[in-house]
Amino acid sequence: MNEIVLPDPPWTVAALSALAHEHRLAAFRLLIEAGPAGLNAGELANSIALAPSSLTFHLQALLHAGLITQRRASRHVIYAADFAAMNGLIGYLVQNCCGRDVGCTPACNPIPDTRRWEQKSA
Amino acid sequence: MNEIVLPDPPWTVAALSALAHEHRLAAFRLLIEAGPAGLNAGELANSIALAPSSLTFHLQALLHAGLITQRRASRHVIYAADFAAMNGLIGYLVQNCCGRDVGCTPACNPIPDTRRWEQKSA
DNA sequence: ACGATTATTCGATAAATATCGAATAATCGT
DNA sequence: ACGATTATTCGATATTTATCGAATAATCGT
Repeated sequence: MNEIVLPDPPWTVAALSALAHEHRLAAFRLLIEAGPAGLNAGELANSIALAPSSLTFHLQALLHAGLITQRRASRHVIYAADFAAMNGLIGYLVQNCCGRDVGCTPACNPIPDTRRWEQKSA
Repeated sequence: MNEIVLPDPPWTVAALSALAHEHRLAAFRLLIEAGPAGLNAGELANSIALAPSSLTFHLQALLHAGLITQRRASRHVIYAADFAAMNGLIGYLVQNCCGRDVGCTPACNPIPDTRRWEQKSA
């Protein structure tokens, strides 16, 4: 079983900042919903009703925090949620910002009923 | 058993913003560590090495988000973490930003081995 | 009541964030 | 190779955030 490596505070601040905005939180939720397949920039801009250049700005923040990934597919650039990273953020919050009697540690996973969350080992 | 009422996105953004800063995250972690007894403004300003007026500024953000409470004790103003609120934030993240296969829902609690977290019913 | 202690409010200022349109880059179809 | 599609970068600008010292408020001891 893999050790769970908790992120450091600077990363945590970056990750929290990345989610701490109406449009970015909306984008991230859409990507979570979309699962590993992800969504392209156009679909996101359309769903959130934001100028393409503004959306790019926000996606950079999520990318920089490592909460989403980016890949190219022909003319499209596809973004997808990084479930392991979100796992790490929640793990940090639970262990550092939630008191000591927590009861359990949740694990994010895109696929129902399949337990295969990898944790990056340092 | 009380229903767990999830916070709405605007509150979530406020709460994430409140935590998304080096000094505020540090302050909040100190308050979590301190438990219900809390810490006064001076102790916090001292620990974080921040001008009193700057600290107040940050505590307002945490207060506004409902993540901490404020009470007066003689000359001191004592701040304490609101565990139920943090519970709500983590609950929101787990349920909305973490995929569907989560496995469990953590519950924040200041006192080890005592299960008495109240949830505000709407 | 008065000086000392503790904390907040108030200005002023510097820095970071968010927004958009126009220009540029990358890729596709044909 | 060329026009069309998709997305990012670049400027410009408005707003918000963060910081601190000085002034104000609240409370304590005596």
